[in-house]
Amino acid sequence: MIDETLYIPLHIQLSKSLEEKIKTHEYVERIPSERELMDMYNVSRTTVREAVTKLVNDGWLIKVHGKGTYVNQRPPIQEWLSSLNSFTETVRRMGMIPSSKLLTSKKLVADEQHISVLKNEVYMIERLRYADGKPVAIEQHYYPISIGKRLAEFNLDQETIYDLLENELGIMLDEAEQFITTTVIEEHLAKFLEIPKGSNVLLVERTIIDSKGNVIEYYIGKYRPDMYTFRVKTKRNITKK
Amino acid sequence: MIDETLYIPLHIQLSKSLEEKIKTHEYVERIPSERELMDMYNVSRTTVREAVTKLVNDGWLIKVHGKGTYVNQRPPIQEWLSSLNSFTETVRRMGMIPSSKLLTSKKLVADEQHISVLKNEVYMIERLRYADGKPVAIEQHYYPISIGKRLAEFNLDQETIYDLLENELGIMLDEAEQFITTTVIEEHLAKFLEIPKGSNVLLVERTIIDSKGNVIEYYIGKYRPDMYTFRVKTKRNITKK
DNA sequence: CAGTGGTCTAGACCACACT
DNA sequence: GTGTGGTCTAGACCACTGG
Repeated sequence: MIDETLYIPLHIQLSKSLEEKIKTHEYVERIPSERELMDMYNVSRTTVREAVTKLVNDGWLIKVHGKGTYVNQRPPIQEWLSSLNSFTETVRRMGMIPSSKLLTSKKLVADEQHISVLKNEVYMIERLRYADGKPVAIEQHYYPISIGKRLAEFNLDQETIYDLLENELGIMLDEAEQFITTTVIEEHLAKFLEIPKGSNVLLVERTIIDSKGNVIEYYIGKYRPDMYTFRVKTKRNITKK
Repeated sequence: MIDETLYIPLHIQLSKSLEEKIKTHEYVERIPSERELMDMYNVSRTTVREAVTKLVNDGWLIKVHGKGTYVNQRPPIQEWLSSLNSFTETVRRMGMIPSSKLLTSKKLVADEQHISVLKNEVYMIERLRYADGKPVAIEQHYYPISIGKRLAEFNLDQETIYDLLENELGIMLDEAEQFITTTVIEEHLAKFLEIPKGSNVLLVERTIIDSKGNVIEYYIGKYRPDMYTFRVKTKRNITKK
């Protein structure tokens, strides 16, 4: 059930296992108690609780003191957002022709706070993105050296990075967290986007982790607001509290 | 520092204490290490980690393996986009106190293109929103006359509109589509938000429908980007390829 | 190397829900 | 009372960062 020999943390393996059983309806109403899970997986209670807590935070489970841990009957949204489906797909869906220009591709030291969620050294790929030949966004991807070096071997003017990661490098993206806000564009980037200096852009910041819990990518995208907006479809959450 | 005699769990007390010190800028860049916190508060490492984990999940802190735990420099209010949340809920979740000032409440003719997803005549409610007494957003809600008239009978300085809709008017919100972009704030609104004229704000445009598919609300919100950010967590579906 | 967060164990007692 | 989740301890070892 759980493989000790893998270098994947037990609580992550357990968490994935439970999530799988929820999705396949093996667990429909309730999951086993924490002490039962300890025995089933031969792990400590702390490890069980860590795994369960993750699923509670993600909306899969609901804990009830004194009774048990229940499967949330209103499961969370689990689709990749279109913005993550790659710029390429999004632009194509709008009936426009996407293209790219590689600006930078180099190794550097992660000093900034957010970037340092990755290792000390990172590989940075910077691309200018077009729709129908008009500049729309500047994207910076930061990768662990090992991944970045391999990505750099491909023609990044042409390829979709997420396709490369999954299909060529065999890295399964698992979870991503994104922040959307706005900021003033840096002067040297303004001319690439063909907007006046001092203009505001939409800022997207993203961290992607793989199924082992490792950070795979840190990303910053700056989008021209006159060319790009984010669209989100949401449902009202009935979860009381 | 921590009162053992209270019925409040230690990890909650610790969590609140840290959150307080972040908000008052006692901790600006980094918080003490986990082992330091153990000594400072006379608790076990597990308890420290539980408290810290909560603050990481809530967006206050960022952990970096081998280096330390850092204060997140992003705007203090983070709205989860996975479900439809009200301003009130979002602000409360961040441990701040929400309040409102009603600016406008009147019937008008829907001439603009977007508003006319509603009927010809609409009811508009405009509110200035605060978190801990600081202005954060200006929200305009547009409703069909029948709904708007009834809403206007309540004290909109106090109430949560979505609560009123659901609990008092018996209208169940179901789905919403949101667009997020950025724009320059109008001059007459800048002073309400206490920002320089010409500043940029985050712009949210939203249409809500009920379970029958009727348009219930059209909404425009303008948010101060130094106070508010949008957060999205997306997950790969294991069952699908 | 020392210091940091990451993982994990074994065990204890408390608070709550149900019978 | 029994079983559940909630809280907490003390201690161990690993992995990473940085001097």
